[in-house]
Amino acid sequence: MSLRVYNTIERKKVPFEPVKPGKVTMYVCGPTVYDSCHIGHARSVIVFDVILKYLKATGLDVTYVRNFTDVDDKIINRANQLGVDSREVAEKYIKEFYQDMDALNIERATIEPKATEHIDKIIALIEILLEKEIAYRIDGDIYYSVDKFKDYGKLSGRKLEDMEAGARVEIDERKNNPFDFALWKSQKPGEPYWDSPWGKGRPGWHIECSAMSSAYLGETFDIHGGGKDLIFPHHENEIAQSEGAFEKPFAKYWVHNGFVNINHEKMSKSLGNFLLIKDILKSYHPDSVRLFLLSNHYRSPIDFTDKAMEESESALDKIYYTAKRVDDIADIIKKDITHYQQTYWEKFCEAMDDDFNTAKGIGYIFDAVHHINRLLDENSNSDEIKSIYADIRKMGNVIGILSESAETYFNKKKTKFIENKDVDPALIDAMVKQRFEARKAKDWKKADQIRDKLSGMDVIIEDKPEGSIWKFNT
RNA sequence: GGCGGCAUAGCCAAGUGGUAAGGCAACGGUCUGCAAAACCGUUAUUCUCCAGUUCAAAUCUGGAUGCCGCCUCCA
Repeated sequence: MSLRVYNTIERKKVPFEPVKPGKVTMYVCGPTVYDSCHIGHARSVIVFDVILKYLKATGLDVTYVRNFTDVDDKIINRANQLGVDSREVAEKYIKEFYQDMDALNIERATIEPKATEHIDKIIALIEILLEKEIAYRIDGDIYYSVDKFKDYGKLSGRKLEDMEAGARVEIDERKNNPFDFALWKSQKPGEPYWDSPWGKGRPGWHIECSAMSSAYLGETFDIHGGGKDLIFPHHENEIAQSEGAFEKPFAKYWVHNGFVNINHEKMSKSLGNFLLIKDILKSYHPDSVRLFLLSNHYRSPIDFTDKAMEESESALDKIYYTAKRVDDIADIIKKDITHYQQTYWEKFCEAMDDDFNTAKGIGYIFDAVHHINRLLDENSNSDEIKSIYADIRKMGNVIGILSESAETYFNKKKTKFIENKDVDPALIDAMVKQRFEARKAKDWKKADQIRDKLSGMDVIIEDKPEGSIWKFNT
């Protein structure tokens, strides 16, 4: 088993060999906390959550750092709009981030540092860059001089000359090069500030990640991740800062996830089509959000539509149904596995080893589900069922589905439907019971009448030897 | 202007040289009083088009067409 990862900086899949065998250090750019999280944030966080879970499942010891950018123009603007302190804004949205991400079954990172709590580290790093004359000072501002870093552009594959032709950059006459970026910004009235050797001010956007990654993971670490949009300028600038200061390779593997479109359109502020996680979770189960987002390769774009989400819900039902079938057979649940085969798990790992091919991996979950259903239908060897079921749970854990018991899952679904449609479950139960009696008396006409009535209420009946169960047609 | 990506069934989608995973939907069959669920089977002789390399191409090369992203804050 050997993991291969697409490395943005090499533009190809390469064998994954961590700096220290058996240990993985991973830094992922977290949110700027000035607004609620949308489905795009969810994709990024889920993708790296699955990478984390998979690496851990294969026995690697992962140190995972995901930061919060809690000081930034956007936060300050928001605070000014609302007439509150920028710290309040940051705190509010950090809290929301956790609510959304906990709901999505996202594991906490090992370390979740905030920029404002690492100002000393940031200042120390800027001082190194000043000392090396890679950075320069204009009054209270410090800029990074991109001309001093010969590899500038190596991640995003662009050359400074080419970009100048594009000329979509605001010209600041004070800068040596239009692409020079701020490491430290002097305080403007009403802005939060920290004391520094250059006066009161605050850090630029990129410097915090260089400072915090080196503080927690060292000057060289394994995986650096984030959304594709961060490749330029954010990650390019991080490389310039860290490699400029430490003269050591920065991140070994650059992993970037693709975007989420909404109904074939780019999600953007101007279109006003941002879908918030908390709103999506009102309509869809967190597991189906994960299943949906992971059913495409993480580097490809994915199109969020209600139709696609409904299909994911159906697909998820299928998995939970099978889980329920197994859970309902006490003989199987109690029994120990005598021959654990891990066939599906091994296939799943093969898929995941190929640049985290979750879509392919999910295919094996369905293969396993299918296999179990067949065995259950045939009433055959419970040991094999249990073995495959163990694989399903293992694969599900990595994907982050089957987060609750099948019973809870279906009960929750019912509850949600009852709330939305305002129906009386006691009435349904009574009707189902009535119908069951009618069937016992072989009064098929009455039984069918009741079923038709229930069907009109979007209730579907499943007759089992021990009684009838019902569910909503969602 | 510069850089990059994508095009696979009705829809979503995996597949980067060896003869098209999986999901959703649909249609037959088994089961069932009838259903539902599950199972069995069917649904792309073919992967946008053209040319080339090869014993062999959805996969590699060249070209055409179409769609999209980044270069400005964005996951």
